[in-house]
Amino acid sequence: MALDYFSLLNPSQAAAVMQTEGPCMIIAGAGSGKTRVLTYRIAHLLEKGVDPFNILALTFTNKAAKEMRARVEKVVGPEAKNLWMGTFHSVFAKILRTEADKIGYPRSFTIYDSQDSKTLLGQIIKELELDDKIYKPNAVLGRISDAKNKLISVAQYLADPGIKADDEASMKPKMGAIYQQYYQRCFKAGAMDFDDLLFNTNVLFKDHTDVLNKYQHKFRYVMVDEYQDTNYSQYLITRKLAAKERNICVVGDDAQSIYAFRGADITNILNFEKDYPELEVFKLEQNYRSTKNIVWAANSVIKNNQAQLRKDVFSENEEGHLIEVLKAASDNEEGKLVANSIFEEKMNNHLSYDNFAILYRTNAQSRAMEESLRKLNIKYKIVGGLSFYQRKEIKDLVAYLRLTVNQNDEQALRRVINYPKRGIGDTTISKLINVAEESNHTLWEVVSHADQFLAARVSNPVVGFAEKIKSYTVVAGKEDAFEAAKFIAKNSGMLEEMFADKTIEGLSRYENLQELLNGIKEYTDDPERDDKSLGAFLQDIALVTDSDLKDAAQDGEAVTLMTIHSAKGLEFRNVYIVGMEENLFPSQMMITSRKDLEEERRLFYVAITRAEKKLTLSYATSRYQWGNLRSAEKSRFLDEVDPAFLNFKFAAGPGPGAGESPFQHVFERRSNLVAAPVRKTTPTNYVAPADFKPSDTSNLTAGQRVEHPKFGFGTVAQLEVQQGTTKATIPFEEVGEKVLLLSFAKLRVLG
DNA sequence: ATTAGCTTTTTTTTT
DNA sequence: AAAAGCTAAT
Repeated sequence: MALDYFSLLNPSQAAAVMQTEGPCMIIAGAGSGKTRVLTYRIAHLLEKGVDPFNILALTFTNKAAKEMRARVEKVVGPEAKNLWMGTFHSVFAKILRTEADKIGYPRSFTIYDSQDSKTLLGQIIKELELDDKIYKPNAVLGRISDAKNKLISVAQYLADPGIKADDEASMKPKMGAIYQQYYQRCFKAGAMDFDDLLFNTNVLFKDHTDVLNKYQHKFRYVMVDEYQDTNYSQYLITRKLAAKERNICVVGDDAQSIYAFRGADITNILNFEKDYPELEVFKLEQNYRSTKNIVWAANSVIKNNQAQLRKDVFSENEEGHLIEVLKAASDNEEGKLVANSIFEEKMNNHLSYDNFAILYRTNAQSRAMEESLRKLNIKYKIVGGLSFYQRKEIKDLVAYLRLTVNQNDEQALRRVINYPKRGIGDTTISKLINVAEESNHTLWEVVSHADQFLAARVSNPVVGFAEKIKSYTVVAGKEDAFEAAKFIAKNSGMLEEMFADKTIEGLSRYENLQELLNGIKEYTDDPERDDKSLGAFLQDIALVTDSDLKDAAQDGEAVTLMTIHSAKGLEFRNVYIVGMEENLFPSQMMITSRKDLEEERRLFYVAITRAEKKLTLSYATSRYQWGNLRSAEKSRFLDEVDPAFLNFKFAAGPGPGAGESPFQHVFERRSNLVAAPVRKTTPTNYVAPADFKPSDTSNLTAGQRVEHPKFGFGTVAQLEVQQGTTKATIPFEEVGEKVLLLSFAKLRVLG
């Protein structure tokens, strides 16, 4: 059955779908149905008889890839499984894994995450005896990352007089040396960082034309989504792959380019026209997602940018609501206003919480929102932030798994060599590192022969550790990822240690470990999966981000909280953009150059266009930053929205006017629509006097009257000495009986 | 070798 | 406010 694309798509969409041969570029405005176009374009190719193995589709997130695969599958059936679809990083990691030996890496190479990279850089900076105040790992990694994304090798970096001058000007003359050392150390450890995956793909294609030929032939059709967010390294990979067949189709929107900080280069779109003069360009300008008001507002914002391709995004949808603007006195009140608004909207319009998203510039802003949502018993899920795989206990077990697969993985080795504790101290580890450095061996080689360098007393636990890892490697060679991981978790003593910890955090750590094991089980249970080895699993999770995960683990309807960056490509009926304040959005670090500010504005544009029916913007006039209250000014971006589309809805209560008590927000106004907040902790109306000073309580006796800064007044009922600490039982007049540790509690003795 | 308690620093954004 | 790094005590 042939699909009738012209009834499924509008004329420009259909034209882009029919154009399967030769280079093509689709400039797709926000909400213009570009996923739809890509989906049907692939369907069309398959219908024409193209083998799915010959189609490569590169997307920005794993989630986008998954979603597109699912949509193609709906149209064409199980054939879709065989499409090459994924992020640049995941697709080329897979290819590198097959071709690794050609560029001198082991097939089981490790992928370092940014934390590994930073730790390694910190170690190198220390070893080179450089000042870590000047050479901050974060900044250094950024510089190296920039170089790699521009395909500047270590040799080129060291030879370039311009770069040298730059580094000297920024007081970092040793940058080149660090880059060199970093690259060598990664290579020796059999590890690639995120940028290496792309850099080394370029090296592979440059030095091995036979390999390039193979993939040029394999990927007869190449498609790239979110093309505006590709960097030079990615651009060159796609250009090389498509050089033979020239069937390359890129989709992008310059107005949504928000990853310049990661090396994304808007000139890739301009280069594209130069590389392929026979290029066909399609513009998708009708927005199907949002109301007129939202589209108009978005347009009024983006027109403040100088650098952009001409495009007229329009909507034929209803005009819809005006964009609401909320003003709050503090970040906490902002949270309350937003939570109340969500509750009301849900009730008035019979919506599900799934229809709502709260978007912010920085992850740190989620806290105030979370608290308010919890108080109203509104379920929510956070995308991003501290991801599952960044938790300590997960990283620990993963480090064992990594070490099992690749013993040269230095970062993994250093992480678990003394965890759980086995009596290998810092001194011993330093010695091992020194020996490795001086003898030009890898750390693992030294560790596994520690008895040759160290006294038996110290070397025994080290050698024992090495033997353990070796036995894991044997197990991993025989069993699948799940069986191996289960064995390692038990045998390493991690599981036991977690289980023994009965604190709340300990319990959740144990659960997290179980969850990781369950995840591995799911992985190996997948009947479609051909490679169930531990190595394959590790490769997979190294590139999985939290936003990719959360969707699968969806339980029940919930409000979504995330950064604007993670919201890219998503849509929600009701969207709240919070923290519309100067120095926050736009971020303080982005207001010094026009280029940065324009990227920030595009970010705002992305945020606005996530909304389908209703958009709310909010800001606070004061906010906690690094533990103390700072006053804040409303964002310039608010003034850039045409006021014709705005509805200022300031709180009815007293604003943050002059002379107002700073505690104003403590006495909350209660909306009559909203049930009283559910409190988990003891309500404490008591406010300590400003001159409250804790007394020395070492001579405290029962019967004495005391004052506590939170709980107020009470009389000591009982004192109990336990292992050197003293517990006091005090029935407070306002909040009832509390048991306090004297060493911890701040008490003032009154009599 | 290990831990507890102290001080310092940290915040963009993500593969 | 929280994590990470450092010093001192066990």
